[in-house]
Amino acid sequence: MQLKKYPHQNRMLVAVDCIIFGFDGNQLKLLLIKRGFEPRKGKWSLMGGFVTPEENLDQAASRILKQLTGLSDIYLEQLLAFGDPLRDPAERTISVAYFALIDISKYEEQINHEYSAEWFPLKQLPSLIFDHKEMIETAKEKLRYKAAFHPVLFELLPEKFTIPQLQVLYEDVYSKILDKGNFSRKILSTGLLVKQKDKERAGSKKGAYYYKLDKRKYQLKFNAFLNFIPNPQLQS
Amino acid sequence: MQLKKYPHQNRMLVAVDCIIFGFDGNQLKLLLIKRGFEPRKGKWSLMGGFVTPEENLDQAASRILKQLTGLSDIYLEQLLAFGDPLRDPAERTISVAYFALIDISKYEEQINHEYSAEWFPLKQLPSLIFDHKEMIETAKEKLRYKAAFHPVLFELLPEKFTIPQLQVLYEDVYSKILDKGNFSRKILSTGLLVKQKDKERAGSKKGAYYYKLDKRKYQLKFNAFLNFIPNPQLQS
DNA sequence: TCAAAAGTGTTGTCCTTACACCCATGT
DNA sequence: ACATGGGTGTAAGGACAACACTTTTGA
Repeated sequence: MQLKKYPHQNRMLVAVDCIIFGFDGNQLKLLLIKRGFEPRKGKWSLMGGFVTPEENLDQAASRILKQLTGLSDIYLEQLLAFGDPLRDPAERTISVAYFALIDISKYEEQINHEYSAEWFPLKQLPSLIFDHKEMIETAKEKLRYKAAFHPVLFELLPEKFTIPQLQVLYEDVYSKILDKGNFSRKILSTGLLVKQKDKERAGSKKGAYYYKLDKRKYQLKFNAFLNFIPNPQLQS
Repeated sequence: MQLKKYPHQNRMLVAVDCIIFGFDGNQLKLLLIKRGFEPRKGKWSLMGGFVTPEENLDQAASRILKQLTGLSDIYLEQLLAFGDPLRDPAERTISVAYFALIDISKYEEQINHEYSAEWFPLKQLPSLIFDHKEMIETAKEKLRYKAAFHPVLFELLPEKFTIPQLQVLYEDVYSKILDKGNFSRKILSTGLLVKQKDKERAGSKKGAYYYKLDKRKYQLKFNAFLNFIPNPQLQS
């Protein structure tokens, strides 16, 4: 037992919960698991776990993601700490929520699906334990906010993708039809994409060229303001 | 002692630290205090305290602000949770950082200055305990980010203010000279301000009209995108 | 040859910047 | 009267939304 230098203070559990977004080519989805322990065992839940004494919060989030999906090197960003005294009915627990963006096809490649996880369309989520619904709402807002100015959504796509595929993603995130001409010009004008020699053939007769991210420029411009969405009317 | 439902997990201290911004008419400042207890007693520190069993995180931040400044109804927003295992050398402590914007003149009105707090210009901060310097850097970035699109900076001004005063504030926040004509038009075009009958006389011979915030429109448009800064080049 | 989706061209509108200019007033 | 900062006018340039048009190719 560690020596307590602040003897009159209360100690609490600290957890991390991950809101994991994926995109299947048509719509945004969330990865949820059936909770493996009491309370609320068997109910749907975000992926989460307690922070251990040796790790910081980012490390806890990566570890949990790795344990439950098999994936590492995932886009992860701290969302918000949730600390209602009664959020976990069993015991006072602070949860630091993270949101993660993953390439859904990489996840499918993993054989490691022992954790009865399942993808749910964002618009058809099951009921969830604790305040996980609220966390998801906050994450959706933050994703919309961030993606309106920064090229985060590429994290959801495979290495090679077409501009029409990207457009479908943006249209789903913002529930808004975009003009294909203007969209394509805007995306290309960022200089972030490198055109490939080959085309994708399934989606149309003409076929659409594949593109890859220019990794260097992506790093460089990640925090610049790129204005992907015309007149964004976001919640917060 | 509460019954422990998750018997094998570690409990930690959870604190809240507040980054309190103020504006004295010329420059942005931060309110810091001399820490009142060990470890690091007597060193400069952000205002902080431990989260109690009954309160949530927002409530903890408000309570601490009230205790140490005497002020309530302050703009407060959660910034980020900091959780390095060694950030407090005495014992593992997660700290949830908040940033606060206050009208510095309201603070000066308070007689309640028993806590040896002091305003420091942002560019001349003393050395600080733990990871407080990092918290402040993160808060500065977030303030710049937020204020480029949302009218938060009004929280730093008194009820009545002039447009040139507001411009000095924006110029200090972004370390950037703005065109007075364009600035004034842009601010007025938001419809957020109500012109007063009287003028401020100290700053110039002509005098500048006072304005007040239209509270209703301010609430309404707080989350809209208003583009206060031309070509924002922000860090993140 | 036709349909369907990819991709390019074009135009008018609005926004913004830069900067010149006018205004009010204390000294 | 003149210097000083407040405030308005304006013209050039750029960005962008809307939408017409061309291209490619499978059926």
